[in-house]
Amino acid sequence: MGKNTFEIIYDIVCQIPGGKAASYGQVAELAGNRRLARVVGYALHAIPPGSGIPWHRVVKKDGEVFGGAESPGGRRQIELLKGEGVGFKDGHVDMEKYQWEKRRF
DNA sequence: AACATGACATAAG
DNA sequence: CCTTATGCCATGT
Repeated sequence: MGKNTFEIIYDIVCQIPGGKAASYGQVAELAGNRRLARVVGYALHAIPPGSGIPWHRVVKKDGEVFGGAESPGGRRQIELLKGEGVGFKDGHVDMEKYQWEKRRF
């Protein structure tokens, strides 16, 4: 079965381990095209509730959460991430320490 | 089919 | 710090 772009994106997002965060661009690059960052955002937006996809582990390159730290969605995302042990700095994910780095064995 | 929009990234000014 | 412009894909109108 040929996977469409969304399927590939979801597959990658599901590989992000708890306690880590990946950027949209990073997911896009793993999906095969770094310019898919915007599509990644759209894909996450299209995720149906209760799908089990860890959408909260995807943030902007500089660690900013969906809608900003002060938005309702952003606060919820921050709460989820903090619950997994992700560290924050000035309302942003501390990407220096918590950005996901996919390992190749 | 055409056009606009969107949970982004990058380059340029 | 800001705004524009371009690239990519799926959706809505």
